[in-house]
Amino acid sequence: MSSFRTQKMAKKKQEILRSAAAVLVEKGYQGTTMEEIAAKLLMTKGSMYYYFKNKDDLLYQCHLMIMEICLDGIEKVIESDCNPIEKLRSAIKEHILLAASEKSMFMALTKPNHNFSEEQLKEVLDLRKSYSHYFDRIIHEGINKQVFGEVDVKMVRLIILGALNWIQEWYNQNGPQSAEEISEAYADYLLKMLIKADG
Amino acid sequence: MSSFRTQKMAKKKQEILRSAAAVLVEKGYQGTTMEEIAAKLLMTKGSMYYYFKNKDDLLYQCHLMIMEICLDGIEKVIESDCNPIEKLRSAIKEHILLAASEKSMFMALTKPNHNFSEEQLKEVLDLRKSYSHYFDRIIHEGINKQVFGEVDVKMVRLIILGALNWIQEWYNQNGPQSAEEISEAYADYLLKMLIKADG
DNA sequence: TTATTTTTTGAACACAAAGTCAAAAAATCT
DNA sequence: AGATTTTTTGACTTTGTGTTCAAAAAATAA
Repeated sequence: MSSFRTQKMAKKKQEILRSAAAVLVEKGYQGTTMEEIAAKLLMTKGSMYYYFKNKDDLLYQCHLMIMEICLDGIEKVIESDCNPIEKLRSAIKEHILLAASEKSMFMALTKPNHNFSEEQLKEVLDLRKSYSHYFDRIIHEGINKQVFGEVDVKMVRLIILGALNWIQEWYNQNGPQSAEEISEAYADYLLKMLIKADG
Repeated sequence: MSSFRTQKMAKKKQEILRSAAAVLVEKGYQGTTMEEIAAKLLMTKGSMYYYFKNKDDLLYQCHLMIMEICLDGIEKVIESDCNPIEKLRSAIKEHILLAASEKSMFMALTKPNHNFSEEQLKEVLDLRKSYSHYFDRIIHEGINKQVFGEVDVKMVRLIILGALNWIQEWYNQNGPQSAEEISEAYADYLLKMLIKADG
């Protein structure tokens, strides 16, 4: 068992990532200092380097963590045996709810950082691509089953994910609408772009 | 006449702003150095401070410039005497085309910077609010004239602007689709959310 | 308890980038 | 041309922050 020690370390890493992501989202990569991240966890800057090689590494791991959570969510949706309408509705709601509850660490880490190595960048971009593909799959399924019109899948997906991702720019926990309400409305309206308009 | 001198200075300021915005969009506020901005214009860092008080001021002026361009665009649309469908279509297309051609300086300056003073922040936010309101006006008009369904104006506007603003995240001059094509498609699909579905 | 390993600390270093400024250069005016 | 004003320069200062590291503290094992 490689474990008690290792597990404890992993847990601490997670803790750091969560907290770091919150600050990173808020202030951006360059605007966030290692000291700030450390302070929030009542640590000192120095000890961050015990867990992460450097600041870039920290950001990279944040991306991985976030994408993992997103992918888990949509995979569950894909595997369900709802019809495409319900699937897309669920995917949209899931995405919004995640973005709200974990606003801390959501995609707001928009453009992957320039300092990433080739492989790191590729990894993050690949994860995002996977996520997009799941949406495409749902849309395709809907077209094949003739519940959606013959839309341009890529365009529609870009519109949907764009609308969803932009929520982080304005969503506020204490705002007038709950994430639940927002997600309902978004799903309703966005689906209108797709659903075949016949009687 | 306050003029020849002043005018020349103003022109230079514009030149700097345009160039600066390009770099700022590319690398983000914290990621861009004054030296970099200066170098691109074959100037030196020092002389930047002859035109702008400091880096924050530069960013602030960029925001003002961008919003002015956007507002000019949509005001023209509003004043035209097209029907709401055409107006909304135009507004969407205008926004996308602007974002593409002036990708350099578009909204990508997402969240106004933290270092802004109260007044500066308020100013930028107010300009954005004006821009949003114009969209709301078009949507309202469409509802009143019964060409649009009875949608939640704010939600729909958030969806539309979100989808539009997100384009900067992936749009590429050399990509497969031209800005023109993208804007047509976006307008078509987004309008489907609104147009009354009856025969 | 003592020895060993893991984790934290805080000071020190390095370096990049914002901002300053006096003097030089360029432009404009008389 | 010479005088005056505007603009540019580049070296300098200052500050902030990523990173390192040896030593201290804490945790674990014997």
